[in-house]
Amino acid sequence: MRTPCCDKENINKGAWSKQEDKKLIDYIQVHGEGCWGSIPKAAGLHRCGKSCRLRWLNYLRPDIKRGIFAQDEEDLIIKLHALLGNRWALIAGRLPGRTDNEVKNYWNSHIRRKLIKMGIDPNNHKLHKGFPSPHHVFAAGTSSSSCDKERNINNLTLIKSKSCEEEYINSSVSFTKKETSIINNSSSSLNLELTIALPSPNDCESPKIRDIDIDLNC
DNA sequence: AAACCGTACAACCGCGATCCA
DNA sequence: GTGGATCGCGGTTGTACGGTT
Repeated sequence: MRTPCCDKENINKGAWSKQEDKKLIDYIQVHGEGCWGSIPKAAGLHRCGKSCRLRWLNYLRPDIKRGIFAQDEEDLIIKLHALLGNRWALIAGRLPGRTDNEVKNYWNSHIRRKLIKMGIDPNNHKLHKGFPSPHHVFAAGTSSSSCDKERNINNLTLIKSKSCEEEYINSSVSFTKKETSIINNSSSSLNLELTIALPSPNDCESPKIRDIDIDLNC
């Protein structure tokens, strides 16, 4: 039996008031983040530490970027989700000013629905069988170099060195060793079948490549 | 005008990971 | 090495709000 994170008695729940927000902001501005367990008492809040942490990280932090997601942010979320799955914290880490909660909510309320409408399974990014799609689907893997395995798709280049120890690097997305390890552990062979949207009449130059076949086997 | 429905998003909950005495 | 405390994450829920019937 797990002990509760805080005393349920005398604890506020639900939406935060302006006064509560101010107390938390004032306290953190003076004392900094951390020790969430002791912050409520020290700041004079009738909240549990977890609630304070969440409120600060997802809403009150000064560097949070609020508002609608740009198209390039959405594209990046889709790409990273295809690679990392529901690892929202990792995905959010690639989007400056966005929180994991925000990314997760945006995925569930916008992107997920959008992919389903396009006939793409949002869980595995594969086109549904038999879906009457107006999209081209094609394999876009490039040839491997003699030393490294490499796939380059629309700014998303995955490189794996022989030793399997170097970082993945590309022009817009790079992965730390830890992230690389997560990718490797989640699947030794990712087959990410995405789609390319037909170019619109006024956008015939740069179709968005959406089909990826990534083989991470070393 | 009221009831209903769908969407967006803030917040909560449970659990695994990590820290530390 | 062990167990409790704390942290961080992802899934889920609750609710406000706008649109539709």
